[in-house]
Amino acid sequence: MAIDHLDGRLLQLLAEEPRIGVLEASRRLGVARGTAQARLDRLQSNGVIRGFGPDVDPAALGYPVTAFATLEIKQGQGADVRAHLASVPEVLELHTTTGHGDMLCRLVARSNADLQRVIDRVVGFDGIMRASTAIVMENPVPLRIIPLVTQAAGD
Amino acid sequence: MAIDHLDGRLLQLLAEEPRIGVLEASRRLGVARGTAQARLDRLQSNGVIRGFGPDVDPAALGYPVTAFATLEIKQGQGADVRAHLASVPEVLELHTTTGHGDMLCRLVARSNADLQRVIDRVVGFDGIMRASTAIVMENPVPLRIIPLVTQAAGD
DNA sequence: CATTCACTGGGCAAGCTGTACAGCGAATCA
DNA sequence: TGATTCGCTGTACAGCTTGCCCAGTGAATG
Repeated sequence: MAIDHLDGRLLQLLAEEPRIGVLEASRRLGVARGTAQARLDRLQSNGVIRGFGPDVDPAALGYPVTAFATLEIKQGQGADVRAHLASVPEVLELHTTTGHGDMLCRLVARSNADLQRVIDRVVGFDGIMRASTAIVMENPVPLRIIPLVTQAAGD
Repeated sequence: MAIDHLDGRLLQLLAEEPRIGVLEASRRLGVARGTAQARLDRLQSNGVIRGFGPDVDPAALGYPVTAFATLEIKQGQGADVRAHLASVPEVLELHTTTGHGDMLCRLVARSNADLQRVIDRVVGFDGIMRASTAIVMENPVPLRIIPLVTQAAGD
C-alpha cells in the first residue's frame, strides 16, 4: 500500500518517459532488472498503477472547450441521472459531491456554441433540476500525480 | 487532426489493453504492422496521444479523499495564486474558469481530517479571498475518453 | 498518364520480456 | 544463537517485438 523511495522514482521515471521498458528503468535506477520488474508488478497488483492507457487530448480530437457543470438532482433520481450522464460521450467525468450541488461533471465540446448543445443534452433530463456551468479558460496545472507520488514516497 | 475509424479502434484497443504492442494491435485490427505503427506515430505527433504515462490511483497511495474547491481570487493576484497552488502536491489539477468562482481545483487528502489541512494550506495564501469545497462521495463516471474517441471516429 | 499516398507483406539485426536459478545480506522469530 | 524468510543481485536462455528497410499494389490526384 505505502510506497517507498524506489517505487517513487520508478513511477517518476515511467511518467516522464513512458516508452522506456523495465530494463532501461532498472538501469537508470541502478537496480537489477528483477527488482524493477518486481516493484512494477507489485505497484500494479496493489492498484497503485491502474494501467498505462494512452493519454488522449480532447482538444486534439476536436473538443477544445472544457467546462465543469454543477448539477442539482431531484431526490431519488440519482441512479437515473448517473445512467443518463454516462451515456453522453462529452461527459468525461462525473462525481457526486457534498455541498451546494449534488453532482459535478466535466464536459468537453467542439466550441462554445457546441457547449450549449452538450449542456442541453446533459440537463435535458427529468431528474435534473438545475445546472450551473463554469467554462474553463486556462489550465495552469494539468492533471498531475508526480508531486503527490514524491510526497507519498517520503521525500 | 480528425481521426478515422481505424484510429478510433486503435485507441480503443490501447485503452483496453495497454500492454499489447504494435504488432499485437495490428493483428487484432487486421492490418499490417507498418500501418498500425504509422497510425500510432501520427496520433502521437498530432498530439492526440499525449503519452502513455502510468495511471496512478491516489487512493492506493493513501489519499482516498477527493474534493473540488472553487476559489475566488483577488484581482491581479492570479499568477501568484497559480504558483502557490502548483506548489501543493495535493492539488492535482487547477483550472481558471468563468462563472461564480475564478478557479477550480481538484484536491486529494488522506482523510476528511487531512482535507482540512490541505484546504488550509491551499487557501492560506494572500490572493485567495474565498473558497468553497465540495467533497467527492462517489465517482459514477471515472475520467474516460473512449466514448468521445468513438464519437470523433465517426461511429 | 504520371505522381503521390497509404497500405501490404516480407526480412533483418538488435533489443526487450518473461522466466528461472543460485547466492547474499538483513530482518524476524523460536 | 541458529533457522527461516524476504528482497535484491547477477546471470542465463528462448521467444518475441521493435525499429528499420524495401518492393509492390491500388486508389486518388493533378
